Amino acid sequence: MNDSLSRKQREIRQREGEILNHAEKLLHDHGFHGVTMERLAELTACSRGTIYQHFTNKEDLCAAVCLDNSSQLVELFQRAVTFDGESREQIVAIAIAHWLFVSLNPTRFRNFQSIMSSAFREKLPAERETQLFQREETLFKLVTRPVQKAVDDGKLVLHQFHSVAEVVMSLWAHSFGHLYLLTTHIPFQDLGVEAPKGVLFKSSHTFLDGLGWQPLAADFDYRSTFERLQQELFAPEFTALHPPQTAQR
Amino acid sequence: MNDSLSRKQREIRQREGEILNHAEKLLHDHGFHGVTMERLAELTACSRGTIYQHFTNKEDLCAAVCLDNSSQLVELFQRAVTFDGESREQIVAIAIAHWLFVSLNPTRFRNFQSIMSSAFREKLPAERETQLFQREETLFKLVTRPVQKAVDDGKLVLHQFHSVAEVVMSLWAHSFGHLYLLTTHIPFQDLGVEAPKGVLFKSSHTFLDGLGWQPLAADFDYRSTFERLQQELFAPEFTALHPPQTAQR
DNA sequence: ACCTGAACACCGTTCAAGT
DNA sequence: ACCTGAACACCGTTCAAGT
Repeated sequence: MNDSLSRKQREIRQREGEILNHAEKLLHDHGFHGVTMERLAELTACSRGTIYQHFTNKEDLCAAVCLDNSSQLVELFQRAVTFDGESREQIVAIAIAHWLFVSLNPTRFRNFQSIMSSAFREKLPAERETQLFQREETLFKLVTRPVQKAVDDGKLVLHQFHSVAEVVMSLWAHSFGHLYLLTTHIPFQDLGVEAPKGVLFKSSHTFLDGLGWQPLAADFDYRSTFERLQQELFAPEFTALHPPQTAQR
Repeated sequence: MNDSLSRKQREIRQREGEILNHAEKLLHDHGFHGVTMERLAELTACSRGTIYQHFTNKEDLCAAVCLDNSSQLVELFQRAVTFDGESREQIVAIAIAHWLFVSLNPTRFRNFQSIMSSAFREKLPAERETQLFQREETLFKLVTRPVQKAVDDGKLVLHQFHSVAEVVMSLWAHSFGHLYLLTTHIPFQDLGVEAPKGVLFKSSHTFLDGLGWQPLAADFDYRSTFERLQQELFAPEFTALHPPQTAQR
């Protein structure tokens, strides 16, 4: 009896997972507009009504998908802060983690912005809203760590900024702005920017130098930091991004 | 005969303006979802079919509205570059112009992002796409001016950056990132940022210091630059943002 | 207790019929 | 030559009927 009940519950859980998987695929391939209850019901082999037993509406469903997707970003950030080196190198690692995530998942990054619009968030149930906030908080706290470490170690002195949180917000805004513009279809090449992708890193170090975060770009070999990240910490992701030529002889 | 023809044409032009005005109001008050052909036809006192003689689809119409809205931003940027002072002060003026625009029109700013999504832009006719690009280019070129001036005057030396365009892209990304995060509903206060609005300016000067753009923040009274902008160049906008108390005695 | 899918409401777009 | 609005296609959401 109890067994049968929990079996039922397991079935329901599993179906929720299937709905999410199929919805993720639809959202990724065809965008929000392409996520149709009819298609989804067909793919999941259930009725449209059943989907509403798992999610209060289409927005809730898509937010759940985006939340799932963002766990990869959390994992990348977690890995970044384990980097064995200067606090400033760890911040660079986070910036590269962010950049890698967006480069590997440009569509997912854009979809995440859709659910951040107020039209979207207004329709979300309170519970999902809370989950989104917690995800933002998790990411924010992960970036906080190297900044706090730098302040504790005297590598970073807060002159104009009042708190560590303000610095984190600035770093976030800076990276996000670049990644947003890059995933936009604005033709920066036509505007005279030869290598738009490369600007983020130069820009990051410019900002970190402006903060006076030691060691400054001129006093340290951050190029080798990048290479270590590429070959060690984020090797799988870099490989996925630039698959090596096969069968070279 | 000719008169009657041109009268008809004038009527058509005027109707296009009315459609745009009503669409702007609907878009602003209720978002993309709230712009309904039925409501719009009713407000404009024409049929739904007629709207399609002016705009190829709903996306085209909304893009036209956003394009209209963005001309205020162009005007603010134009005013900013007339600021009589250091090139770095002009850049600060542009940043404040951008901030003013978003503060005065948060909803319009968000709507503009909707039309930047690829799902949206795919549906735009080539002609509108071109107009959008030209608008982006206009803004980009306006920011270029003070940067070029600084390079010519020796106030800014491009070390890591290869071109003026790269600097402009960085500045844009930086401001945009901050303004985006501010118009999001992320509760930065809860994350420990006491005054989220104030971070953009500190962050801007940090970046400009990192660039080595003379005069550095420590060597110049940029607070009085801000006050001059507030009381002179952008007085009307600042007043609109913070209406003075009426009838104080 | 859970699932189904017909039914409803709503909306973007088209086009035959009208002027 | 221009305008109209009925008609169509499509989709999110609900709920009475079924198991």
